[in-house]
Amino acid sequence: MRIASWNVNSIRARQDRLLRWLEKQRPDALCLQELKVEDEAFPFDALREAGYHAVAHGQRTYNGVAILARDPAVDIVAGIPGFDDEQKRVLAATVGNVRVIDVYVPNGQTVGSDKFEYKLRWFAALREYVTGELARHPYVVVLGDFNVAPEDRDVHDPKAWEGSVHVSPPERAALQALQGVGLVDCFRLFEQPEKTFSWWDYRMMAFRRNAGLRIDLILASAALAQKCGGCHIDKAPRKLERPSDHTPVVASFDI
DNA sequence: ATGGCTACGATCCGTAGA
Repeated sequence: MRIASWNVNSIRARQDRLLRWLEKQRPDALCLQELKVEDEAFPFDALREAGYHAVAHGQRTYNGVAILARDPAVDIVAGIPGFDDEQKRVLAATVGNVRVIDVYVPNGQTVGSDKFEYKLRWFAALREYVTGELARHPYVVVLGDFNVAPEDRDVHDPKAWEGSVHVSPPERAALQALQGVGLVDCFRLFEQPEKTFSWWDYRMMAFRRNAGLRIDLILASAALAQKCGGCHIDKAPRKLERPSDHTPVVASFDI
């Protein structure tokens, strides 16, 4: 089973790119973030024609997440149960025998801002939620745009980024705490090329300079991580016209 | 130089992303 994540930065702006990528890669499941569209305008029909059932949890202008799967996903839960949040950032569903939790972690804007505090509160709520899900399901994957680069090797210029949002100690501690409940970063189970990133700023020719961050992650429960046969970042879509600033991450599991 | 792109919803600029 192959499971992927992609922050598409508007599904309306990226619909053709998305359909082409699905046609070429044919993952069993794909988690999307930053749909920026209400569910009424989500392209369910076009995706169905492409062979994917979709579950969406969308919102106008900002946020929005969806899970696409070749076989219909079941037991759908939107948001973090018990955590009051107007922003649509989390969607869970079971695909085959895997509990899939699609997340779009808050950006945080600047260290110490209200949005930063919200990001940390949000991480704590996600950790509680995931703890419960791990107790219920042996195969759990938490994947999406985490808006945190786990280590300095996930940052093109750690000196320039030191202390900034996405790399600051409190954010990395929050991500560590989440992983501490029993999640493994699939990407780091394997040898990877140096300076592999998943996001590049649109400005300053950042992609051409490979001035990026690895902030899109696929985190698997211990039992699922044992079945992971590979994980890679697919840079191809970032090279095309009018790309998302993020590019897909794909993991394969021998299940 | 805190800029630089991109998408969106509201216009012809402001907000947000990362």
